[in-house]
Amino acid sequence: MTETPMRPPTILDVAREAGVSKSTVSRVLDERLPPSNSAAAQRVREAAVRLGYRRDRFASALRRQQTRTIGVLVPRLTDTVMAMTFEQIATSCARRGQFAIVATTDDDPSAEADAIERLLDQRVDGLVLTTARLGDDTTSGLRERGVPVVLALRADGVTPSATGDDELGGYLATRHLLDLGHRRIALVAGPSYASSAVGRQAGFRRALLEVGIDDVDALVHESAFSMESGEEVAQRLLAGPDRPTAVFAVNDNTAIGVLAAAQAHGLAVPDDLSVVGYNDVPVSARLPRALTTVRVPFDQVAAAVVDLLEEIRAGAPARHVVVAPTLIPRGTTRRLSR
Amino acid sequence: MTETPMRPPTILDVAREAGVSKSTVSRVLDERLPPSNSAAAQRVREAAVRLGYRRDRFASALRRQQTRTIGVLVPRLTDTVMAMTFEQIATSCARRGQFAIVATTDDDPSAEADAIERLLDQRVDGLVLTTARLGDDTTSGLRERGVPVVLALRADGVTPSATGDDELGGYLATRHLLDLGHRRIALVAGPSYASSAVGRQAGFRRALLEVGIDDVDALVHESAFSMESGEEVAQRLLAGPDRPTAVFAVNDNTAIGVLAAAQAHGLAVPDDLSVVGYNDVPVSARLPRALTTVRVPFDQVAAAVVDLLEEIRAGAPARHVVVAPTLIPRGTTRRLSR
DNA sequence: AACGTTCACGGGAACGTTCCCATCGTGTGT
DNA sequence: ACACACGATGGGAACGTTCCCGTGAACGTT
Repeated sequence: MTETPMRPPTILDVAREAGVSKSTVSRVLDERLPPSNSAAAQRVREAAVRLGYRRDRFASALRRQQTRTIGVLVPRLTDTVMAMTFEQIATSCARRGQFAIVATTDDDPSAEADAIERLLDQRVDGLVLTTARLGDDTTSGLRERGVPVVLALRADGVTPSATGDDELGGYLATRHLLDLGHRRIALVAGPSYASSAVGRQAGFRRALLEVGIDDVDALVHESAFSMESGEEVAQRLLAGPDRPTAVFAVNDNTAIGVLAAAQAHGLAVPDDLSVVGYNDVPVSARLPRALTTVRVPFDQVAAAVVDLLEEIRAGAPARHVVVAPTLIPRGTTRRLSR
Repeated sequence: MTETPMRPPTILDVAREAGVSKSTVSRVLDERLPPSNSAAAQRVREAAVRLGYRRDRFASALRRQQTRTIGVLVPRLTDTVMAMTFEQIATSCARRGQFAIVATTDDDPSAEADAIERLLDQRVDGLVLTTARLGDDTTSGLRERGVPVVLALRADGVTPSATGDDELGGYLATRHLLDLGHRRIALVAGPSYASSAVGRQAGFRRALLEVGIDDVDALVHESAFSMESGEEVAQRLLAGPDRPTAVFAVNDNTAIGVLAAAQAHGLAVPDDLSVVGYNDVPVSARLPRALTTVRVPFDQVAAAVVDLLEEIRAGAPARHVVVAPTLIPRGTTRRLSR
């Protein structure tokens, strides 16, 4: 009946219960030390579970000067790619006894600066950025402040990073369309500040060059990463002369925008137009016409990111992890009928 | 050149700089006290900004026994509704000087228990659950442990909660279809353990009763919340005799599944079948045929949730906040042609 | 002028953990 | 049997903050 708030047990309670000193408890329960099997250690472990002891991570962080928490910066979580990436990072962290927290930037530089400060206020052990822009100095500023930083999904060539092989993915997507007989293939290219978009474009160009198409510039159309942008670019694209028979979009979002534009132009997909996306977000498989796309193993990216952060905190040199994507052929691509 | 790690300034540095004691600095910088304008307070504030002082929230939490952090539990962040809700909660928290952390359950009870423990390990001041199931005892267990809990998007009638008015939303959606002349309207109802689904069904039934349709049971088809489930249910629904001319789906995901099934049956939307979803997730407006749906003001839900948590921590009685949704008519509904 | 009240301030203990260091017991080699 | 090393253990300081409490100054009241 009495609402006893009853404080959670501390290390001292465990020490008393096990008949040892708090120092011994601390040592036995220190996950970084090799586990001891002495009689005292056994008793400590038993006492800890018996009392339901959990270490107070605030006291621990205060003393250790590390929080076992990493901060993840994403433009927005409503972007499924970002949600998947963060979920996987959180899972990787959990496996290693760490914790991941997230903040959003909404693609706004000042909101990004705010978000970074909020994460640093949480005294994170390191930062994962998915928002890196080529030619941006955010990461160098953080490095100067001594904050361990790793990039995910995008790279800048300097900061340690874990990315998909965008060049390969772009190549695979384009090759797929070429193999189906397409030759007039447009690229909805994404923004030039993102290394991912740049990489996919490089793969696109390599594939076209392989079949002897070298006048590629006219096929490349810069865009943002959003559905809106994909639709808008495709509107122009499909209206022009020499309408392409296939489109490779920088990601599934823009691909969905392209599909909307095709619909608006009365073009049937894939009969009149083939479309390939990128990332294989869950909705892509469930569209009225399932989207052909490129799958990126986000779990591997996430695992690498957490590893890298630990590495550089240990003083290791920058390393760039690149994981291979796979083409997932589905309903929006078809052999060119002539 | 020398990589000076240089510890961040502490309250003692500020005290020295301002020529006062650490106690005074602590008091001046305590955001809960009425701000003082004494000369000493001025000097402290200046010194704090001059040194770039930021309070160490771990030391602070250790002493105060509260972290100004709340934990949010969601099934998955790749569900855009959950991503939106969490983003809004995080924003509300930031406005109040708090911080929101998230963990996912993947709809698995044991993963849910894990996730709750992980959040509690972070010593959160309270928990927001979006995963409440009718007849589940997770919340009562937490209450007994003295953990402040608030429900978001779903209610259980007991725990404080902030939800959309699902009954009203269900009514609006159904009313819209009725006004367009539809009478054979199927409901892809969602799962019976979720109060949101139950509420929307209640609104559905009220609207139908208003026009004298009282044999409603045959129109109601239980489902999950996923696209897969929507497609599967609609497959059966559209194959049967007395095919409905309209479908109200419990959320946008299932509505997208319904669209896929309609496509598979060769039914044109909205010419042969009208479809209404729920939540207005971003993709809905961008589908080849933009989805008619019901918009929920997630920002208000999020703000209420943070308020409620503060209230009940202050000992206030449980309160249930309900915010009104709006119908967004778009391209997937049309007057019934006869 | 003496008194009580209010207020700003500072000293120091406390929050729960980690870690340095000293101590002690055990085993090893000679 | 003795010196020595080594591993396990405990005492206590430290991490940076908050908060209790004591002190003294300023002010108003009689």
